Amino acid sequence: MKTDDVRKILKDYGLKVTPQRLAVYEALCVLGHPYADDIVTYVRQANPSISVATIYNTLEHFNQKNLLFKLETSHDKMRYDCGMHQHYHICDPAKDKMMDYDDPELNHLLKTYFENKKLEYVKINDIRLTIVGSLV
Amino acid sequence: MKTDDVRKILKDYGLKVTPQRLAVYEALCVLGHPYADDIVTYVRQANPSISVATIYNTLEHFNQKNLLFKLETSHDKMRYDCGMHQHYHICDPAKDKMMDYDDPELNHLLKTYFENKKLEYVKINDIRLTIVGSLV
DNA sequence: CTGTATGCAAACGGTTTGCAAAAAG
DNA sequence: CTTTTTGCAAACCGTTTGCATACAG
Repeated sequence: MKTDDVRKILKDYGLKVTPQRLAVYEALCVLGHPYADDIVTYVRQANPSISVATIYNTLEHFNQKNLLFKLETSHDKMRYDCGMHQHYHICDPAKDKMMDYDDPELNHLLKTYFENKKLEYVKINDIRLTIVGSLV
Repeated sequence: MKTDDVRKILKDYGLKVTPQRLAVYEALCVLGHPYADDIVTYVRQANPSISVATIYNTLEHFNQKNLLFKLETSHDKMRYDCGMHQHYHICDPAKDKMMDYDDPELNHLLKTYFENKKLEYVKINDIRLTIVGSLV
């Protein structure tokens, strides 16, 4: 992904463009579902002076503008995910690995299932599904 | 739930019975999907001297013996859930509420869906699904 | 120019740990 | 008796905050 493309994305989401933000966004794309400190490590290869605070700050901004999701994990560190289309996750707790799981058929299945179900006490915004298991 | 029942449950799961563990277990049943500090508060009504360390300790033991789940949240506090049958969750981030969602039909649907899917790169242990939305 | 973003270091808050004393089996 | 559990306080560690400086637009 070219820098100018990222520039455009940030602008489109109403964010000022800074070298730090470009770097964080690139890190998100390259790393997949990184923890904050993975991002710190990655970003500091190119820009050693970038501060932890700025990175959290940036992630928070991205999150608020819906440029990324925060992903819960079973321990107390967040993962950050910049793939914004509807998708699911596969996670392997033993390996501490997380990957995307795209499945349009499942999207459709769940959507229609819950439409028919007509749960009256909740207005559904999102269906999150995670396959927990062991990666080969 | 009577104390003797809880006693038996703890024993069945290979845990020594202590007043603290009885109290934590009761708190889990009463409170639903509490945060650790909800449990602390609840448990200290009856036993003010119980320590935070013991509670985390106990929860960790329960978790390791599969007497409860840790539930991820979108911020950095864990919820604890002692309902061990297959079930899902509905959560309302705005209200910071979480509730169980039982749906045997969905169990079956997902089970057969993924059996037919035959994902070759992962051995599935569990399917977690959370409905995110607004409770009425 | 103006307002937002950055970097630093210190604070925060939930969770964990080390250790001596107490209790379970 | 032996081994596990408890309580305390301090440590831990990911994340947040306050503030002065730097930068984007």
